[in-house]
Amino acid sequence: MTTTKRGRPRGFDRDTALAQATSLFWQHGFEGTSIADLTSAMGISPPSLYAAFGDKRTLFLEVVERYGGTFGAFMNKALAEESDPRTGFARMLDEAALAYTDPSHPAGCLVITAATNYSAQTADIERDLRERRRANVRSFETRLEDARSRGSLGRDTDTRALAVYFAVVVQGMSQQARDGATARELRRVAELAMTIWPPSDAS
Amino acid sequence: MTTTKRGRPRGFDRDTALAQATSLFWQHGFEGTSIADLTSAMGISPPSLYAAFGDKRTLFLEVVERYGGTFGAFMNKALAEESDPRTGFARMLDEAALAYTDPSHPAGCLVITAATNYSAQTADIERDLRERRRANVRSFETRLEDARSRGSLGRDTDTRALAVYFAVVVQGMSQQARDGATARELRRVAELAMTIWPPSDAS
DNA sequence: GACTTTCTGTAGCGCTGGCTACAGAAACAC
DNA sequence: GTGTTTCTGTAGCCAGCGCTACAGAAAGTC
Repeated sequence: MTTTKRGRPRGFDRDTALAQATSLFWQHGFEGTSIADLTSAMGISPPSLYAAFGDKRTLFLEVVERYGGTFGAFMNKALAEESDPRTGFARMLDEAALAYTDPSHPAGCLVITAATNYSAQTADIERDLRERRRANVRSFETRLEDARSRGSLGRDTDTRALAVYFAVVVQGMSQQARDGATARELRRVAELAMTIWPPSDAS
Repeated sequence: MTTTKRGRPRGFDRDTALAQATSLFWQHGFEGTSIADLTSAMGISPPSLYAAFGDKRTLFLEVVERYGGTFGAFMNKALAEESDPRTGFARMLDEAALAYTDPSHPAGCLVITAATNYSAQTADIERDLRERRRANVRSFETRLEDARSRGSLGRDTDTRALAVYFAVVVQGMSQQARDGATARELRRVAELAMTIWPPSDAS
């Protein structure tokens, strides 16, 4: 009882079209990318885009969601997979240095850069991305608090300040990558940034 | 022989209009700010704006120039005024924490945020700001090399990596300030960030 | 006063933005 | 085949963009 899909089939691959949209939004941001830019890159016409993805906002949100599951997944992965928190944060920064300068896609992080210049009409898009960044800082803090409770960080460690510090380093690395910093430079920065790690509470 | 100015005098103050333009571009970026936004905030009509400032690009460049001489001047000032380089960079980061969260103007740094989302038409604006940021990194590096040659930094110090690190911290602090980080949090981050300072070459 | 110069708002230019009405094309069901 | 469903491109809507032609207003010059 397999119900075959009716009607004329789609003439393009939805996933590759989504990937092309990701690339454009990543490079130029939400407002800097027009529907004409998108349809041109996808090789389709506006009605096909709207039928497949809804409007520009919905498409963008789907792009962000996809990004979080692929390119942006390395952060939480590094923190979750490493049992030692110091090793986890070190790995996260080092992988960020590589990811943000990977020549196979635009530089930096989409969530950080795609909606920094927002007009009144796109304030909601900006708010969405900012909320994602704030959630990231909170997940840093949670990981650090967990480390403190397990004794691998001193009992009086300012986990909030540490979490904001790591967010600062990650976001700054994204910016520097967009400004042309090399993978080599950013890996050195990642290494340097880790030397602030406080000594464990040995008392 | 004082030649008085002929014609109808300007009905608004050019400097305060420039300040209002600065505020808008600072908040929403170059593309996120329209001529209508500007004329509305200034309380004038388009022809007055164009007569006084040229086109939108020229106005923006004048805003950036003014910004560099006022809000953005604290960085080079801190590095130049402090004879000890460590004290200079520490002061720069601490003052950045305060400046970027000052409630009397938009959060973060205009040069860092005003043109991150650029379309093809505004690529030259983006290039201008990026060049300013790169010049900043170079001035960090120059200051660090100077410190090394004077012996206050070890002879094998990687001044390039240090310079990029400080740029990362400054740009990351700007982003975090825009995301809602407080002055208190960022000052702790500034303090934390300085603990990477390498020991001086005592050999 | 008449004349010149400069600033002023109204109104609107050309263009591009996001988005869609419409009719044709290509698949399935029967 | 006919009918139904879904995707397709053309062509164009309307709103907003940066920018300006124009005529009137307000100052100095003589």
